[in-house]
Amino acid sequence: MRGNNTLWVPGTDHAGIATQNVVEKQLQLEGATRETIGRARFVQRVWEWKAESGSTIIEQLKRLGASCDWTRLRFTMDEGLSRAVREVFVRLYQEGLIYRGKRLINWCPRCLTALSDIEVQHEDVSGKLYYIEYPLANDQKKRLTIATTRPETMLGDTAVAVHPEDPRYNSLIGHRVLLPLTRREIPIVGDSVLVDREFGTGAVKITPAHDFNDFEAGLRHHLPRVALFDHHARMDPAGLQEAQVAEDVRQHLAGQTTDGARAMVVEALKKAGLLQKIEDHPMALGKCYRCKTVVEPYLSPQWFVKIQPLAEPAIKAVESGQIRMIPEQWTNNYLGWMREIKDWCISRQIWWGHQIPAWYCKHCNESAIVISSAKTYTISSEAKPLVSLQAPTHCPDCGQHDFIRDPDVLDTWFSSALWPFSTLGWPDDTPELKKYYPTSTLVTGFDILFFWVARMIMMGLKFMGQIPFRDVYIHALVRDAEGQKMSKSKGNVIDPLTIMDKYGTDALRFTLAAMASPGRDIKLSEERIEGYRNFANKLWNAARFIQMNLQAPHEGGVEITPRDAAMDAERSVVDHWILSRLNRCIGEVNFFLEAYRFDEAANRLYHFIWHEYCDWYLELVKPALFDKEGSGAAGTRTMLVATFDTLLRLVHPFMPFITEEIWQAMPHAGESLMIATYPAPQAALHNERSEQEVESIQKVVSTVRDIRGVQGIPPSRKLDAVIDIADNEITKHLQTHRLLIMTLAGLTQLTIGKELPSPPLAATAAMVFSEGRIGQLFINLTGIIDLDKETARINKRLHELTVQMEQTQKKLSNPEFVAKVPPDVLEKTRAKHQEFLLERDKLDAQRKRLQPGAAT
RNA sequence: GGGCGAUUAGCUCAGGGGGAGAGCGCUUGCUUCACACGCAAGAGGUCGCAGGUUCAAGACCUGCAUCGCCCACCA
Repeated sequence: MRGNNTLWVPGTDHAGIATQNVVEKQLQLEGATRETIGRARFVQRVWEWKAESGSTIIEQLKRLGASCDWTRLRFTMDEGLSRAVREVFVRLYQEGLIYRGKRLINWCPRCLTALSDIEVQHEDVSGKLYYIEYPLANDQKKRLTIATTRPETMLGDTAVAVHPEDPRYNSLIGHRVLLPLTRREIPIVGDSVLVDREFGTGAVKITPAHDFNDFEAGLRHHLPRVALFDHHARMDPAGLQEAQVAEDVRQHLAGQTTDGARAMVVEALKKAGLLQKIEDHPMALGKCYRCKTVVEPYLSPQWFVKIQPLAEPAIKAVESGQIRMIPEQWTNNYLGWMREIKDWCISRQIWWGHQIPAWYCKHCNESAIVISSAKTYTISSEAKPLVSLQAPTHCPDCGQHDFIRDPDVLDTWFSSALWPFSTLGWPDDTPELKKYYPTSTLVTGFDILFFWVARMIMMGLKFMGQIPFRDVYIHALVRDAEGQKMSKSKGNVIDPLTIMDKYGTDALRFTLAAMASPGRDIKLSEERIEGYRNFANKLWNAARFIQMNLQAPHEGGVEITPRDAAMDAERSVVDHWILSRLNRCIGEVNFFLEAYRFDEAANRLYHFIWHEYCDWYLELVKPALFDKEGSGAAGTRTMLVATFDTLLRLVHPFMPFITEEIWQAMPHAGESLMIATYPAPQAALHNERSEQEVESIQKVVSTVRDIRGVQGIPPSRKLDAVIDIADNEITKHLQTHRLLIMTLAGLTQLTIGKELPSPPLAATAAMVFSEGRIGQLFINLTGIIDLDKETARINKRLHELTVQMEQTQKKLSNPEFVAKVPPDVLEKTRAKHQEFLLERDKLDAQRKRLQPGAAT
């Protein structure tokens, strides 16, 4: 599990994500700032983690070719991945696709870092909407009322916007208003993008330094940006001065938090008679995912990737079908997001990650570098960076040697984006790169479709010149049994380790596969897992049964080959039947796996193994197996081992542990099931005739069991039966397998023939064999029969038949149906109707015989 | 506000034009020699509502209701 609820498939992770997640998770950096986290604590947590998981972060990183310098609280991966990251950064910078600029970003004033979209969690709150009156500059009695949820930012307004087609206001465009509490006049502009005429008063303040939309609007109208808050989100005296805030207000505001400032501004506006009203206004507030502090849009120098030139080829790759999203519905999400993509802020002010390969000459940038303490410094947007793979030796401008490195690190998704090729040795032209790029399938969760998948596509196309993968399989999200999103704060996370302890890893894995219907989330319920635990047990017991019936520990072959004449003669009907059925199952499972329908594949396997292989095959095989004198035992044992071996291979991807365990204990060829060939269907194994033949056996056995069940006859009570059927072929089948049927159905006597028994025996049933052939079964229940129960059973079936016949009759008597329906459907409907008729007649006749006095 | 999905048996869910399905749960009967984490039989559903297309709709179309998710935003 990763994040809140995404199932993380092992093997798709990479160093960048592992680093961030492991470190963040283990350190529980709840609100900790760079300054407060000590090395001791860090190292301690690393070792705690080792105790839990058996390997350390260091070991993991070393495996990935990294080296760590713990003393600096910042690790760099000098080989491998880090080299690729620097290479990409430098190339993009040289092409002008990476730039450093002062722009508005989401900022956590507690962690003191830029946050990506995924790191901002929105929370519904009950906010207020404040209506503030701005006096017109040329006539202060006239006022323009705006509505805002953040009155404290009004001091940084640099314009007011109205809709250019709004007759209420558009004559005011070009006029100016006095910004209350300040000595500034600001213009009224017309902006159809920003302004929603229906909202509030239809007039809106523009604060480019504290709101994303306003920032954009500010660019459109060339407005100045007045920043009021510092990086702690406190009122900055310099900002207040720049905003020309009235002296008395300014003194109180300096150093205030946003909340404190809000109260003061509202109070001051009230006093000035400029606060019209306050309304309740539910809204969503962005919070830092780590420390839950309210996120502040903050104007600061950051690094950005100019994304448009990278996005266009990535859009085409998906539009043209070069890259396929599965399920397809995600394609639109991807395209929609990509078409409206915004420049990507890649700098972070945290202390782990890949440090940005940029340096500043201290001499040339003296005024731009602000040293605030021994360890922290900020570099303003005016500074001129030197971007290169290695630290520069001298400044190209002044020739001096004193540099300071950009303290920022890269967004973890920056290195993640390079994963498809950086892990294979890029920028070197390695054999691995040649062999594994592009790869076939990426398995991932939709919540990182944009953060990761889209960026891998962009970077792959940019630096490798071709797509990184062909298929993107987007798996389901796991929810709890109530359908709630799993979340650490809610405490409803189902810990996979607990589940695995209780039910087994295979059971959990199989459950997830079986429930992974495309486009739907998974509500994980323990009952379902328990069901598949039972399935694992079933598999185990089937193996036990086979093993204990082998004569030598390694008896039996494992290869199923298409029949040749010699083999054909040796194989029994049951052999041919199970091979045919198994082959069918293999075909279906393969088909569904190729279509990414893991749920269907898992369900087919479950049903086949439990309800055909175990319920029927293992039972059908017993008479031959236990008949030590008979000739069929050895062949049957061979078939058991061969078919079960194939089944284990089929199930192995769904239940790797138990299948490997069983496989090793059975006669087998090869080292491990993991590397054994996966079964493929073989057309020659298909055997329609034997499938029909065994179906006849099953039909008779089921019918006897049916009567037993309804009459409540225990299995220990043996019965006599007579089958009446006017079909030579089926009669022949049944004759051949007479003993088998008797065993399975618990009969002492079975007569097969066309002759009705005389006197008629009490319990009967009609049996419909394949292709509409019908027979009748009589069971001697003298002294056992409950006439009422038997009549009720027949009546129930008669009722079902009547309902079904009404339906077919209605269709067949509809001229339009007969005229328009496809011939095969018409034929099928007619045949079905005939079947119903026959069965009804047989049952009807029998019901009459059951009437008191009818039987002799 | 835009988009997506869901609504089918008591529960969890498959099924996407031609006789309503699975697992779990429930009822009944089984100390059947692989398995009671089992075997056999069974009960249980006008497939959210209303229209439409069709010879035929649980399935396709339109609208509505309820629930959920994603994106944007709520000045």
